[in-house]
Amino acid sequence: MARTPRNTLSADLIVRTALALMEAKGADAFSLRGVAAELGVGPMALYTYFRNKDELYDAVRDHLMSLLPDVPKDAPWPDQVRSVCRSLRLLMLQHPCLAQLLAGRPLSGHETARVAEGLLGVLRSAGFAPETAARTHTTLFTYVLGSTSWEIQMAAERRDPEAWRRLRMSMESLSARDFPSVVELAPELARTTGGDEQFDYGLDLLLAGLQSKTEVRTPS
Amino acid sequence: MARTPRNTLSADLIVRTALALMEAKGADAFSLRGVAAELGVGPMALYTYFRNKDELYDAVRDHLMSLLPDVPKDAPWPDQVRSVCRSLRLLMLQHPCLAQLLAGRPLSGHETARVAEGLLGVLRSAGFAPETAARTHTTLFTYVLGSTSWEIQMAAERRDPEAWRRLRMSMESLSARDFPSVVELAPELARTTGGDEQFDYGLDLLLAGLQSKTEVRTPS
DNA sequence: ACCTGAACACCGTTCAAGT
DNA sequence: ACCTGAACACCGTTCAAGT
Repeated sequence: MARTPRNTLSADLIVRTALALMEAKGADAFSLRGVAAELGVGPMALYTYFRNKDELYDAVRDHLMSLLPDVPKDAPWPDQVRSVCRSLRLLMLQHPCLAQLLAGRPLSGHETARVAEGLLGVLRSAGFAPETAARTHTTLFTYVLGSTSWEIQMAAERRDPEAWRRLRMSMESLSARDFPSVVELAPELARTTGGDEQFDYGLDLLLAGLQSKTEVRTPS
Repeated sequence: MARTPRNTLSADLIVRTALALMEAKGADAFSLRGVAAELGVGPMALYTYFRNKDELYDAVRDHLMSLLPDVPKDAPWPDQVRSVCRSLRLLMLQHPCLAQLLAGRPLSGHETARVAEGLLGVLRSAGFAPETAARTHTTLFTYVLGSTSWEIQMAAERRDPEAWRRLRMSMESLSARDFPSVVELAPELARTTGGDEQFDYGLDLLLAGLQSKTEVRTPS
């Protein structure tokens, strides 16, 4: 067996390989041993660059977050907020594993702070007080996280025929007596499991609430 | 070795044991073998009641959702909506594993449909059109899911001294040049990582947005 | 039907060792 | 420093078997 030459590995190469595996087989299927095998090295080779699996997770998340575009300048603040939220959602849809990476572990790493920086900057420029800006940022961020994670989960379910069949069966077995509204609105509900429209609906509710707040304080 | 007598197990007993283990050691640490060991049986004994680990997950989730209280009658609809959302959040806080159970796998099981039924019933009674009711329900549900999951995650981080130290270090190492708003608003941001106030702030934004929507259509 | 035990193909991680 | 190989203590699940 030819010994692997030195310095064939690097933190960046490992992160990119891990990301490729996660996108191919899902964040759950991903394993250190799988990444090592893909790179043609022993499992322990990775421990030179990452102390454990969680550190690799963090590095992958940080790498993905670096792909986020900057906040557009010279636009009304509600449009800027919409842009940041949509960018994050788009990135999560393009890299479904990001949802699990963000949900499973906390914010750490500089790239993750860029979302906060973008949103907070916009909100401060719009004249919101520090406390309001912070609360609004967290509200928006958790809304994007929750709604997009849900959308990704439902999309994954739809692709798995067995799981999809069980979900349909479960819905159809609900009695109209115990669940009148769910049964009556089943077609409408099915249309809300994802898509730009559903996302923008909730985002617009939040922005409308925010604007009604500002109008009270500074009546035109 | 005394052979385990028959019918010592039941689906309900297994679910309760699994739930106890998840709450004690976290949803990740939970394993089929661990549940079996706790019950004093071999790992294969569980397969009589559940086809695989995911089915047990679903059963635990459904069991937890059955603990949700009913929607209060005879209250203004915004209060009813608030009540449903707060009940779900409270249940998630009392049973942190529920966040992962809801995020990791889809809605299935009758008990899970109760949230939807409660919210949809309230919204329909308030006079919302079918499509609006469905979209609003999903928006509210995903907001509760996202914000409470985030809150739970941050609370777990705070309990782990090592992780908490790294998070503080990561925040403090942010340069005021690249992340001016994050650095400036750090104390305010820290206060938004959870708590009733933060949750109600976002919920009120959504409700305010919703009411501004209805006022346009039916001006008083 | 209900539970057992051995076995398979995996994990993350530690430890001691090579270069 | 960078990578290896063996080993430990786990997984979920299949299969054949007992009662």
